[in-house]
Amino acid sequence: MAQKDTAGRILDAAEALFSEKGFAETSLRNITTKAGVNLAAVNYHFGSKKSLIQAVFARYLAPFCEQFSLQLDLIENQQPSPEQLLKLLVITLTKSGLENPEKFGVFMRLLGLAYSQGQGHLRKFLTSEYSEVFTRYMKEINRVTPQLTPMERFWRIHFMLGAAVFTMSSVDSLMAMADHDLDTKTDVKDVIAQLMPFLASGLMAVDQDKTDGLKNVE
Amino acid sequence: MAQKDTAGRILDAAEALFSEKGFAETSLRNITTKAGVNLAAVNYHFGSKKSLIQAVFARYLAPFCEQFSLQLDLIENQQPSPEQLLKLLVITLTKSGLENPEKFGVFMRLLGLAYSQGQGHLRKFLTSEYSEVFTRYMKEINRVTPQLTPMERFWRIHFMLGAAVFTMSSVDSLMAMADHDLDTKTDVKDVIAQLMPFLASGLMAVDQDKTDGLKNVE
DNA sequence: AATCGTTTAAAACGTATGTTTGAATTTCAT
DNA sequence: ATGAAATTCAAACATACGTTTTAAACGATT
Repeated sequence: MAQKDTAGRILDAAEALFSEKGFAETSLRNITTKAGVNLAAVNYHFGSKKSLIQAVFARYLAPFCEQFSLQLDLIENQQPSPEQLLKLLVITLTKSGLENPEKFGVFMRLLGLAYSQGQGHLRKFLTSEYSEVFTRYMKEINRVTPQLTPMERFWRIHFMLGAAVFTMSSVDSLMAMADHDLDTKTDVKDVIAQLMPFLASGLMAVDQDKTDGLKNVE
Repeated sequence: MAQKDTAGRILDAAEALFSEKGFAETSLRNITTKAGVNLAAVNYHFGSKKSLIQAVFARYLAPFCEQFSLQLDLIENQQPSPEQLLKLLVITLTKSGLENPEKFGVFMRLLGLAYSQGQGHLRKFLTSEYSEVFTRYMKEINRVTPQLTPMERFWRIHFMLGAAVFTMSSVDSLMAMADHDLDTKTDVKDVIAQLMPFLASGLMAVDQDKTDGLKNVE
């Protein structure tokens, strides 16, 4: 167990270092040293650094998408609430190799990096490989928010994504901050429990400016 | 006007390239070429690449903090609503060299990068230089959300920050996406108009699980 | 046991980076 | 106009990077 094959050890080391320092800041020498393998092994097993980055994502996303697709099948003929729809995502995440809270933080940090320092190749890779499941989930979101305009829905989805990714990217340091300032013992589950009502409320928010017109009618 | 001094031209080029490609991915040769100055000029005027990064932030943050501090003075003895408190932030941003929507996006992208690929030096620089104003704003948030526990408040602040920074970091590409998919003509002001009710609603959300206990009493 | 494809190893390659140097040039008060 | 200070410039420096190469070690098949 402690002695995985070379490729696996490289992936482990790479994902840890990437999530700590970013892609460009992590050298192949960093990775191979941490993995205890030869420098050339990366290029031998993965071809290039870019492909290694994609492989790190694929190892997370492949099982996740599989699980998520299954979960989406289950609710297709049901009437879930927004909260349930969010919970579905979280549950799937924890059911596809991310049950470990530490791994969860790592994955979210990688996701944040993919957005912020998203070199073209990563974005193309992600959208081309995993857009189908995302589209299906969006359909479900549409169903539970019929009162929203398409524009409102579009932006609120991305606000939610931002709140989740951004927070979970640095969930470790934020938890440490919270525990220090508030004298608590926070856990990733607690953060998610805080996040869900925030997201649900934001998604369902009633825009005051939009409904102001009614005042004149009354 | 087109002929600023060398240091200014470097800052202009650096901030544009940083926000496009990130810090590590932008070389001094990229910057000096774009600025039309000699390579050594960066080290002459700023000392190092790290110091240049900090200088790019300082040029935005110095006027912002000044304005923001003034605005905070004005409401100190008032009873603003959460929406007004958010609006205060936005107004200050647009009153301190960020009235240009393009610049606004650049600044938010830099802020996002500072978090995601936040090399230690940047984080230390930002928190040490500009923590005072942030603390004052937090005090105001406390005042308008007395019903929240400190833990709820802490996390919701960061959720809001995440939604704002993450979305505004890639506001250009998101707007393009929205305009393409929904056949609209979105503008940064529109996005902010969408963002504010989302954030306000999330901040004030009532946690269902928390109030469930009351059901048993009734 | 010999052979073949697969994997690891050490070293070197070419390139790009941040930084420094020292001379040339400009700036500007005297 | 002059001389000192500030700035610009081309060139080189040392270092780190991703990648390639070549040979050695390994493992399964015959």
